[in-house]
Amino acid sequence: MKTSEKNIERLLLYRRILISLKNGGKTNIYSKQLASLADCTPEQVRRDIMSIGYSGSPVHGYDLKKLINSISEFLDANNLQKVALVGLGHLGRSIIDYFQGRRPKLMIAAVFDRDPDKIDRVMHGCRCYSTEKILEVIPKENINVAIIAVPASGAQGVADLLVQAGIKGILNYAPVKLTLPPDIYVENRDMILAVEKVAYFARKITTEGSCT
Amino acid sequence: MKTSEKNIERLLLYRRILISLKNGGKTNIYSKQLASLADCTPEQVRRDIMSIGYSGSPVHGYDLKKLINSISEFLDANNLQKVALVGLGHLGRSIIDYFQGRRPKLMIAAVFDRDPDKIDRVMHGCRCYSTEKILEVIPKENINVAIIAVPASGAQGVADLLVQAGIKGILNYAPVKLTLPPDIYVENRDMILAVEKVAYFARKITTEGSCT
DNA sequence: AATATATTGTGAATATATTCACAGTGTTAT
DNA sequence: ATAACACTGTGAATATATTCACAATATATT
Ligand SMILES: NC(=O)c1ccc[n+]([C@@H]2O[C@H](COP(=O)([O-])OP(=O)(O)OC[C@H]3O[C@@H](n4cnc5c(N)ncnc54)[C@H](O)[C@@H]3O)[C@@H](O)[C@H]2O)c1
Ligand SMILES: NC(=O)c1ccc[n+]([C@@H]2O[C@H](COP(=O)([O-])OP(=O)(O)OC[C@H]3O[C@@H](n4cnc5c(N)ncnc54)[C@H](O)[C@@H]3O)[C@@H](O)[C@H]2O)c1
Repeated sequence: MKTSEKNIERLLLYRRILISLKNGGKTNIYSKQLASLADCTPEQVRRDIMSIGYSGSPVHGYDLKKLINSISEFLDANNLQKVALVGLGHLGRSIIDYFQGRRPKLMIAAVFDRDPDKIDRVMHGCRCYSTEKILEVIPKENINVAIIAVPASGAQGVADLLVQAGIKGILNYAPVKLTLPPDIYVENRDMILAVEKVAYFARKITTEGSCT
Repeated sequence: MKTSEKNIERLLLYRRILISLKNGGKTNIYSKQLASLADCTPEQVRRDIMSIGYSGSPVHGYDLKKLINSISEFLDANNLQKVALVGLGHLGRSIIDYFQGRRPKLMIAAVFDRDPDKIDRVMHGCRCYSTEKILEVIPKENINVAIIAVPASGAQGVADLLVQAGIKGILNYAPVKLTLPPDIYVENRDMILAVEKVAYFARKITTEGSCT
């Protein structure tokens, strides 16, 4: 089966839910239960799990530990995958605080900012470099993913540099549409658009009734 | 036509692109150009625009000003729509900084935190209340949208309170799946899942070639 | 005035995603 | 043993989203 973007998103969510259930002492789960926790249908859960080649038992459902392992095998890199963060403002700091150490196979390995006050500071074990070092550090550290957390005005320039340095995936928090080569994967996390979207649906619910 | 979540997302993006083009002095645009800026197809652009009841001319394409107005009429509230923010940490502060004043019809009207040091402080014209005031302030101010920017451990409790206070749409930045009544619209912006997703596709590109 | 051109708007075709429906399976209760 | 049960895995049906393909339109050109 071809795994689409949505499949991947759901698998990532399942894994998070499953890990937390496992930590709570649970050992197995049924598609129906997982579906209810992940806000989707049992059929979707079963198909998604099928798509990664794992299968459960009609009697015990899915073994939590094995399923988590299968999902991880499918989604994660074999070795540690390194991530760069650009922009060490409020958002950047929050990202480091909450991301670092949470996922065993992912690590923020370098931080960049252009503010001289921030350069050479060390946070959560990673040093902040000048953005001028992007072309040097990223290939050296073998980083292929980057998070952009600089103001909108600087984002395109930063993105161009990152691509030039060999980055293949970008998580962009700046509220601009980046223009990049088609072989770069970009995920936009535009806060303003997100609030607008929620506001739209909240309004529909308020004035009309139910919704998505 | 029925407007789906994706239609709304694209319309919001078009509007942002169109506003910035208009500020640059442009007066009209063709579906092809907008599609290329929004990373979609011209047919999608035309259908989306059709769906809100606007139409362009086969010769001049779409009039920027009129199109922006039509989209806004479709997407925005008639009056100011008020938003609450819960959690005034790094992320919360960044959200206020970058959101407030950006959209004419949306405004963060109240901020809540449980840290006594933050309560009663005023930022960008909005006062920080104790979370205990949620049930009082939200109905009084007629707020129907909320942004959650507290740590994962507190998010579900905060969400329950918000729903009780009458909130209909939640933008959740905490990395937990919230369990809420089905008539509440929830948009999750989980940073960890987002990085994992980008890392997955970046890896696919790196090892295989092209991608989504 | 006729022709060529570029674009919109949209029905129809296609592709993708989701849901339905049920056979196959091991377990438990009788 | 056998029947009843609750679940998985999955082909088929359905629903949704996207793309194709082209008539209709207004202008520019000759
Ligand atoms: N999508 C979201 O969820 C979300 C939430 C909050 C903020 N944001 C966005 O994230 C961005 C950063 O927000 P913030 O609150 O951290 O801002 P901030 O002003 O606190 O920090 C920005 C940082 O980027 C650095 N910087 C600026 N230009 C740079 C450049 N060209 N190269 C390298 N570094 C540069 C600055 O020195 C500063 O350290 C903004 O665009 C904001 O809109 C997004
Ligand atoms: N999705 C994203 O893009 C993204 C990015 C960064 C951080 N985050 C998440 O956002 C959350 C906040 O991050 P941060 O860096 O601002 O954290 P922070 O520790 O700087 O701030 C958290 C704030 O919430 C307040 N708080 C804690 N519990 C509360 C409660 N029960 N009720 C009300 N207020 C409470 C604290 O007093 C503090 O002011 C975390 O869950 C983090 O994982 C998400």
